Amino acid sequence: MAKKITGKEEDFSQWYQDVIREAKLADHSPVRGCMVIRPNGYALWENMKASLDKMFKDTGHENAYFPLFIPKSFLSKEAQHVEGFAKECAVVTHSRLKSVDNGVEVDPESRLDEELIVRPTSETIIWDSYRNWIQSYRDLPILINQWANVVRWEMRTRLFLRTMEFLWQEGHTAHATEEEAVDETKKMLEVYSTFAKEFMAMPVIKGVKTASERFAGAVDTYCIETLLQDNKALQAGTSHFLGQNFAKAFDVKFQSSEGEHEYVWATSWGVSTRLIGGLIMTHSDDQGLVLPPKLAPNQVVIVPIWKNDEQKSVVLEYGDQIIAELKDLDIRVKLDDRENMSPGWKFNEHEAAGTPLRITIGPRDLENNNVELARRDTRDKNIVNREGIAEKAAGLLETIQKELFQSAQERISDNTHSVDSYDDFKEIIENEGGFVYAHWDGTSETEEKIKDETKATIRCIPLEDGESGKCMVTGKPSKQKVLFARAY
RNA sequence: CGGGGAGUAGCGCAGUCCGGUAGCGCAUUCGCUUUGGGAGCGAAGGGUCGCAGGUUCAAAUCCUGUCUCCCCGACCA
Repeated sequence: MAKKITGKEEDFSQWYQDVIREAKLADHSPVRGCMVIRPNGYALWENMKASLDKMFKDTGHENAYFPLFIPKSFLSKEAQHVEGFAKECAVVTHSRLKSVDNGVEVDPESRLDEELIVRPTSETIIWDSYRNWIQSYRDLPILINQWANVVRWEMRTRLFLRTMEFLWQEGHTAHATEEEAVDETKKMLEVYSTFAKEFMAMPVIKGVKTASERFAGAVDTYCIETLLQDNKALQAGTSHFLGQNFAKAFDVKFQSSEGEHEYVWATSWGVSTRLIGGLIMTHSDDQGLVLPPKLAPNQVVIVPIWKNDEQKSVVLEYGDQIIAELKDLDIRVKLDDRENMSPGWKFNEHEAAGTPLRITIGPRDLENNNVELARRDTRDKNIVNREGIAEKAAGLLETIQKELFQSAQERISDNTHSVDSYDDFKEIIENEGGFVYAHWDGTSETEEKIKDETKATIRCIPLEDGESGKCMVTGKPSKQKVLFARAY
């Protein structure tokens, strides 16, 4: 496996792919830019889904499902929206194939009257439905989430971080008032931030995007940004306040309690399998994947060791007892009793897969009523008494979850800078990378100039208030420092 | 879409310059010995050399076209 510590970008990229391959998370697919998500990767996604889904339900949302195909005319109803997505759409033009000498070809006679777009996001098809669902203020709010796949024809892809097809959830809500929609936007940003920190152990910075980075069709785009181990930033989730843009484009009005006809206010918000890429790049090391216990498909793996059949049966029985105790505390545990595979092999394999905790049991441990406990994150190993093993494991899992966040937080703090001069800014971006706070005059021109000259973009305008000052480039007044970084 | 690299067994690769029987390591199957950090020995199976043309007595190798992947750019809710 490639080492990440060399710091060269090629090596980092190689390391990232090696982690994914050895943890058996995903493979490249035969289709350009797409990926095959393997069971290990999908189990991780399912855990993330389950946790997020609960948070959505707890905040009053329901799941629904809308079509994969969007009529071309729908996409063009909102001007900014179509402009933003037009360059990256998969388009369905025909409905069938026909046999020819060397296989099949597209039947030219099956050309569709109106092309269908494979959804890059579902605002348009959903707002077309909402028009029919909403008449009165009594129909509002509509708080819906959809788990789905979307397709964006990206020029350059990277497993999990940017793929042509990806899995995600997209929330689409409709409200009677602007205030309520803005509150919803901020509430869901908070949900994402909480999920990132508490479940993924991934520190994030909340902020709002500048006009140039805003979602196509949004009034405001809020986001969470994190910093990965190669010191590049990653947009981990977004929550958009859409104003009345989509309501006007799709003519969605409601009658208020005063009897007035008004356009509906909207939000949309989403996170995707990109989060898995962020998770990998936040915690993993040269041994492979490191998973936070709250999301790990297996939180504990038990590796039994035996020399003969007699030992095997007692060791496995010992293992079964421990499993029962762990399961009583709702710990996700697996006994790896595969034959003809050495314990050493299993140790390495489970480390590459990121299982947070390993319990090793062999004849030696049975004799002394012990087990060996090994942490994935620190790779510490300890012999502990078997009594109360489930409580010890549960305690360690909590510790691991907490310490993963702390060490990620420390790494990000160490790589976050604050500068006042453009020279310092360029120096840090070029040589160190990481997050850089700096004053900016609020204009797209300056933002563009900085991007051209340094490849750094404004990741967000942080929600926390900062002190005013002068733009590092133009010297014009700035309300607060904004967050810059080179990003994925 | 531009520049660079690559595509040969399930995975990782050598062979290509200089055309001449399709190779190596890991994995797989069988046998025996093993099992506390990626086990050892012996045997066996597995390939339209990305695809399509061309040159040649003969092509993984040379030529042309094409597809895909990786890296660097450009692009990127």
